[in-house]
Amino acid sequence: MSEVDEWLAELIKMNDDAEKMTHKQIKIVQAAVEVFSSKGFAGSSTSEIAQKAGVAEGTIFRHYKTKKELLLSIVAPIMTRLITPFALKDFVKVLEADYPEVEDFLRAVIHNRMNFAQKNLSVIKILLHEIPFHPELQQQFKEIVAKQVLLRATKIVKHFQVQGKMIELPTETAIRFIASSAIGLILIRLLFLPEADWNDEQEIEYTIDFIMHGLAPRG
Amino acid sequence: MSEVDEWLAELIKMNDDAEKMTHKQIKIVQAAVEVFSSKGFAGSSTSEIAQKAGVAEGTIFRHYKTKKELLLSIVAPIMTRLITPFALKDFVKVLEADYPEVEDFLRAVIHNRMNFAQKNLSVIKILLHEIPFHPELQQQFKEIVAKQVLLRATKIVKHFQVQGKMIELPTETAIRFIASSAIGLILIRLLFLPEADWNDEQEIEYTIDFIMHGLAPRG
Amino acid sequence: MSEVDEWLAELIKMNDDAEKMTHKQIKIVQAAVEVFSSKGFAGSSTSEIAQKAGVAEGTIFRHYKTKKELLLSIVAPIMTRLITPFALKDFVKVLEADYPEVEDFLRAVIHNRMNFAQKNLSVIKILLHEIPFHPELQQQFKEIVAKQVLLRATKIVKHFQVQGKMIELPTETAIRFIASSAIGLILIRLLFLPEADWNDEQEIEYTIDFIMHGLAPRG
Amino acid sequence: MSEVDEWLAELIKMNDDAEKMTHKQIKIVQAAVEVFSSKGFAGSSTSEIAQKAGVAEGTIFRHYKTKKELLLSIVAPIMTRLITPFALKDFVKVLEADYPEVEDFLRAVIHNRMNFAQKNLSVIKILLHEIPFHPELQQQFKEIVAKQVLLRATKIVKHFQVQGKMIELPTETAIRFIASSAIGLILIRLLFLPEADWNDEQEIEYTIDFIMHGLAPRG
DNA sequence: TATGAATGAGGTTTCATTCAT
DNA sequence: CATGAATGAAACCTCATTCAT
Repeated sequence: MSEVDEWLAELIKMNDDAEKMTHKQIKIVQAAVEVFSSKGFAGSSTSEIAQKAGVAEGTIFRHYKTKKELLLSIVAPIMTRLITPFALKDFVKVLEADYPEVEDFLRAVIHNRMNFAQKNLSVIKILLHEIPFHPELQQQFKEIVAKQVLLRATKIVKHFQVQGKMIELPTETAIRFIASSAIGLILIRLLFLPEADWNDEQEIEYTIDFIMHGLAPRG
Repeated sequence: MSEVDEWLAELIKMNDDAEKMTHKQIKIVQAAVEVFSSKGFAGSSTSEIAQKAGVAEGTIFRHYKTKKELLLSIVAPIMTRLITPFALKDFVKVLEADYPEVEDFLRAVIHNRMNFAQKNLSVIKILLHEIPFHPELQQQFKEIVAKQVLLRATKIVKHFQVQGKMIELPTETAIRFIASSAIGLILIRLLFLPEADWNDEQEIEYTIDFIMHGLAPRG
Repeated sequence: MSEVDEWLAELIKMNDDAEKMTHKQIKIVQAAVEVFSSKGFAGSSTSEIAQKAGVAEGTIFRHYKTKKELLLSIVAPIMTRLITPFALKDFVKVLEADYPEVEDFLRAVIHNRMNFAQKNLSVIKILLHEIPFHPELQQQFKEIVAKQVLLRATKIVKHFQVQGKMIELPTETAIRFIASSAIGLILIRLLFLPEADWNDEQEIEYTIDFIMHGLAPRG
Repeated sequence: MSEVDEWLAELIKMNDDAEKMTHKQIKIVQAAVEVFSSKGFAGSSTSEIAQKAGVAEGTIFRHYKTKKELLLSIVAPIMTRLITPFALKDFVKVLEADYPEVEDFLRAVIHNRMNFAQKNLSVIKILLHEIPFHPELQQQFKEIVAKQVLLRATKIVKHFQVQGKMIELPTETAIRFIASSAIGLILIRLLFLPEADWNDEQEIEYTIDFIMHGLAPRG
């Protein structure tokens, strides 16, 4: 598969700081992602995961107290990285006029997130499905979105509005338009029609153009 | 709950044509929707459904051979109605110039679908969650979208493009923009932030305006 | 099927004396025999019987208090007729020298029982399978065999032994030989190899000949 | 019980080659045979088996995927041993004139099979009852009987016929007589009248004598 | 650390039987 | 007499989790 297990490398690195992940543990996590993402968490059995990982069922529970802990150990870390860092550096750049134009900023963000989604597709699928059923995840999600994303996005939108480069809409509405268009592109591209042959660059440019005109100051 | 069980009335009417649904059967379907939509299909137990329906567990299986058949009996009918009829009458009206302007058409569609989604929220939730795990549903979904939606939407988009009222984008791309914006609105409004106090009319107008300018012929 | 439902005619006649069997009741009994004989009593469900009989499930229980009563109502009557009457008239004939030779008697009995078995095959199958699990049936079986069959058979065997036409073996042993040979023929013919093309007359003669020489007074 | 669990020893030995049977697994098989043979397969419940085995019900399904697999694991192996080996060594001996007389051969076979049946009584009961309901078993049975038994028996019968020691009957018919007489003895002795006090040696001799005279060349 | 047999609670499904219509 | 919806006990089976090795 072309999907690079970026999330796995990340996971290993993180745990590495604490205690090394054993070879078997890595196999378990890989198998779990495979099974969870194709059958859903509730529809998966630890025995199938164990089998696919080439590991005894007991071994799973040596590393994770419960099946749910296994899920969270996979899904929680990705959440931060899914939403947050879309602008760790970029964010600053915008305000510091490294991105003088809205579209340069959009281009950077969309490229970055599309890339990220591609590399973490199966874990993201799991996340999307499980969020509604796990209050912990919802909680975490809301906090991150609120504190990290909305806060920053608001600043950026207002920044451009003040410069007269964006229409004077309620900020949340403007963010909604940008997000729908960008996320819409990514979901259709990666989830719904991954088979179609896409000209990614082209579609991204169209999307940016659509957003730009949609949000251009009326005149 | 403020959600009106439109889907239930519809279900009863449909089955009525064949054989009357018993009172208990209706209770079962209601309970199933409640439980499925809050715990997911795989996470729900027939015993909980039975209990909530005030029915013996065996009764469920008199009416539905399997738990999955119960799911499909609920979810399959809504799918057609979710996607298809967004333009049964409207569609004709557009081409017959009852909607002389794009925005009139958009307004009608968005209102209609928002309304529909509101009245069928829990069943739609179930549908969204289960589609990835049930090939039958995927199949049905794809067929309906391809044959009913894309076909019609394409005609409409081209219709407006020919009239010079819409930018010359690839049709799929144009449809993607409209769909993302409209569906984005509906999902955020009903699923993600149902608590917030919304001025629906206002947001719909913003959204139409956004789409209109995003797709306006470039001058 | 070539199997004539002799047992059914008999059943109807018997019940007729008491209360008429309704049309539906007859269908139930027919269906029950079909299902019981192909899946065994415990492996059959009243719902399958009802369906095959074209009758509501409740109807079965209107006529038979329990599933087991349905079984017994079918199987008990046949038992008497399976074992007993092999010599009601013939028996007398033997002793009254209507059958001057052993072999004439054997020929009559084997023909008669083979015929009977053929006409009641499926009910006999049921009987054979269920006897071990139903003490009532065992009881009935033992009584009939002891009182009707052994008693008479003993008399006949001794009759021929006294005449010097049969070897002086313990009577039970002699009866065992006759029974094994005759029953062996019938079972193989009807149960194990019903497909093979048999020359029944020929095989019966062989069998009689085998018994006759096996039991001939040693000289 | 006086019945020695020869079949169990055999089962354990067989499975041992692959993977050791656990203590609990042995208890399960023992309990299953007990329950199956007294209530029939369909009439037995896994919960009763578990209870009698002193094991959790789930444990049964760790070792056998289904109740039926448990049945087959018990019954299939005995079938081969029930029918086949009645003449593995004896067969050769006959043709090599170690058994110069028919009766010596018969004596050996009957003794051997009676012994075998006695040691495997309950499993044989199960086998007899379940064969009609399980096509796999029928299939296996027919193959073994056809390839192993009939083939050899035919050779032996012809061998003696050529020597002028046996009447010129169709081979199948001759085999049928021998089989009915021998199997008749064994079934009555062990299944129908196990309580009676038998002089086994005596009855076997009678039986051999009966067969010998029944099949003696007519003269 | 890793195993996999064992558990028992709970899941889905079947089924004989009852009862209102 | 006949129906078939409803029942609830019990059937078969699954599964997360524990624990002795």
